[in-house]
Amino acid sequence: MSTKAEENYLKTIFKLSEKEKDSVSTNSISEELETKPSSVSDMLKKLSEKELINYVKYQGVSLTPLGHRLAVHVIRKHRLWEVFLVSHLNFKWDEVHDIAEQLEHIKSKALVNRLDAFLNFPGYDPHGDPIPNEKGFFPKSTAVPLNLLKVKTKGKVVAVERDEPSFLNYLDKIKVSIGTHIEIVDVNDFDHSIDVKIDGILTHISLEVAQNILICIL
Amino acid sequence: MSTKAEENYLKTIFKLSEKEKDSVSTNSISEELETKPSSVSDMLKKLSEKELINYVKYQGVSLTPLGHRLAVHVIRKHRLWEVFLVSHLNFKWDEVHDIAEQLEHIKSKALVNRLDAFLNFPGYDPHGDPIPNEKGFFPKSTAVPLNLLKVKTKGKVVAVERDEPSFLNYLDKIKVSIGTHIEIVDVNDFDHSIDVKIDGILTHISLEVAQNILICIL
DNA sequence: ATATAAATTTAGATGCATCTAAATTATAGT
DNA sequence: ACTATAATTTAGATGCATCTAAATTTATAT
Repeated sequence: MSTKAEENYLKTIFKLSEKEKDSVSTNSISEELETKPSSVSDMLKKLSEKELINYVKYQGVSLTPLGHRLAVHVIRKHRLWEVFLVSHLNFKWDEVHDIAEQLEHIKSKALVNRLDAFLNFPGYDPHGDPIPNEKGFFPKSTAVPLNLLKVKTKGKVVAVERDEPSFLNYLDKIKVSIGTHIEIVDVNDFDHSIDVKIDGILTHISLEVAQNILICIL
Repeated sequence: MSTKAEENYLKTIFKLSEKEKDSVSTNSISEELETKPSSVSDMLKKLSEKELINYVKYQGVSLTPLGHRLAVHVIRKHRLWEVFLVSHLNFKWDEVHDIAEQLEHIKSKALVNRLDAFLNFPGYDPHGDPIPNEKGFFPKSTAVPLNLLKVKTKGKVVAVERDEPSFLNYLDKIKVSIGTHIEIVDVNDFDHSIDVKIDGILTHISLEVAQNILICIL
């Protein structure tokens, strides 16, 4: 059984693996977790003994298949809870991270999967990050920014790429949320603004806004 | 800020305070938490320093107003999460206890209160236990243990006092759940077992079971 | 009232996750 | 290739929550 600290390390190593090609350094982990490098060394030794990471002293680390599975599962939980908080408890983007950091460590396979079903198997969290399914597979990102779509295209909002309350409040105002159906009605060549139908209502939005709304084409 | 262990101790002291009149003993806490009495002593010293309990060596403990508030708040979270698990994620009433034991330690005032609102401010959890409101007040109920009722009395199950799956599964088997109508048909003076009509069906139950079913007389 | 048993506390240890300070290894510049 | 610097690890300490074993206090029974 994994502890909270172990899970946070694995999650961090997973995240840094995307940027740091081959292996992740002790220092970058310590920065990300706001902890001392010496503490990281201690933990890496422990994770290595548990066969969750490949660790050669002074050479950095990478996740083993087992560690990868665990990291992805924690990320899955984090993102599912964020969806729940935003879509059912009316939290805003900037309020959910810290709470999800706690909820992601709750241990219950049944809970995660029922939550997933309750939320209708969402593909993305409120910040636009993809949510892996029970098997650990991420949805392949067929999502496209709204501004790239052609006239008459219909799609569904799957994520938004900005977190500022000002942006999210504006989306609320024009009735855009995760799952909202949108159809491109017209594109203005001059300023690249767009006329869209949002749940049937004609609305005019700027390029800046359109760029930050991710759409899954239907 | 309180730790998980501290919260569990406070919750336990709160629970035992209902049975043990004035003060709660070290041994009873250690039994309830399945930990050693010496560990309890350590923790009591700590809780006392934090002014969460009144503690005089060798004399047992009681909650201070501050400790009481904290205990009630943890209980509130536990029971609200149980409602969520049963009413929205389709868990059965015997499956939710362990998960709620984890969820009750999530720290976020906003989360609890929004969950409460989302659930429509429920007064009772799936086992019929009262849920305190944000101020810490419990809904008052006039429930009586089934074993104290006289022959021919009719009532409705409003709560059960145990949450082990073995007990709850047995209740499922004899078709007892919250809201079930029960009539006392006969009381056996020898072993204090009872013949009851449960939704019209004659059933025989032990004293032990009857003691843990709370009835509102009709 | 006093011995014995029961309950409780203290002393000292362990594992976890962290820290600081010191030692070691890798790297980069000349 | 050599040295200064940066990155990393080790050694030793702390706080938390627990344990076992031993000491102490309270309760009980004759």
